[in-house]
Amino acid sequence: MKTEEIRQQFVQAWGVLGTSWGISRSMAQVHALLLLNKGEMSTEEVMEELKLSRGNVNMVLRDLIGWNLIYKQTKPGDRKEYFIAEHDIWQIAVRVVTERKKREIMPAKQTVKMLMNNTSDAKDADQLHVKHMLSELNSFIEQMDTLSELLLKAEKNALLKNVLKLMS
Amino acid sequence: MKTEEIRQQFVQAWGVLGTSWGISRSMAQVHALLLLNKGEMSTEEVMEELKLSRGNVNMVLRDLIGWNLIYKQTKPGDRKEYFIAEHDIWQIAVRVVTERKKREIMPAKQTVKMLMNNTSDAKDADQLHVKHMLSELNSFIEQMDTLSELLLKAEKNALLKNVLKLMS
DNA sequence: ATAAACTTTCAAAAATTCTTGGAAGTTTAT
DNA sequence: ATAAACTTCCAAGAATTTTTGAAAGTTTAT
Repeated sequence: MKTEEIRQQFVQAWGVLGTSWGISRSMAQVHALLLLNKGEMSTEEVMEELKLSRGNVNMVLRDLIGWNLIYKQTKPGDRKEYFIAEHDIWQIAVRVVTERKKREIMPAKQTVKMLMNNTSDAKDADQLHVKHMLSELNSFIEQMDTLSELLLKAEKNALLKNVLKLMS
Repeated sequence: MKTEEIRQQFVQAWGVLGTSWGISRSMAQVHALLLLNKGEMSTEEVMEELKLSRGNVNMVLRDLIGWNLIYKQTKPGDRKEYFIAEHDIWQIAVRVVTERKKREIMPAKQTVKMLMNNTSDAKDADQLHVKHMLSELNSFIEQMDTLSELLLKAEKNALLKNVLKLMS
């Protein structure tokens, strides 16, 4: 199989996976392309390789920078900006988790907490059930939050070791 | 705050969260509604409560059954079908993880494995880098797979206990 | 066999999300 | 100050996903 084919299939697969995780297809594709590229690429090169418009690539690159998944680079004597991916998969995971937590988990957590406060005076069976579900949900979110903190703080190898220990 | 308001806000919040996790808004809303309902509901009641069409609600209820998040129930002497949610948050999480793993992780895993096989004869620097990234990704997926197995097998309390122990 | 009660299907419409490309904005060099 | 080289913005268009609702399909009772 040629490198080019591999690259295409990988970009494609990453794109599919991305869309089911709330990441736009082109963001995932650009990310995949940069991941498989050891060095840096310019906006133009990305446009060319994936046949996307300048505006789109620009937007997507900014997003990826916002997620800390790629870095800007400059070359001396060249005014153009170049981009290079974070290649450490563990770091990638940490950043994705951090970002999603910030964007989705925290707001949900807040909403649940707020609703709980407004249910403290529950009386009838229905209200009690709602209260119960909110409290269950809240403690579940806390647990997941704790777990994600653990993941974020754990060293790459320490985590694996601990997981394996737990499974014994 | 009235129960009705709480319900609405919760349904709304759950809907938003759902869409960013690849679950359709109405699926998430119907799920939220059933979660807050201690008892069972008919298609009609769901339609009424959320102002959704019969077809949509029917489809969504079947999906939720497919995810094992709700159960069908029948009442003696009544031909209609009723639906009741799984109310144990831990079980809900287990089922969501199981389902997403089946639908998304496994195919990705397979693709990466396949691409790895086709890169075994890498020669130049580019090819070697692609090979390296695929292998890193593969081992990361394995680790996450292991972790998800752990989550799925762990008892509710045992998990929390272990997590806390790890964090000390 | 027929009707009534309920469920499922599916093609069209609506809503949402993503992409484009030209125009406006910046920065740097001269 | 001007031009050249890039980057960013954004409104319109394209693509995708979700929802609708009427029609077809099932099941049960009589």
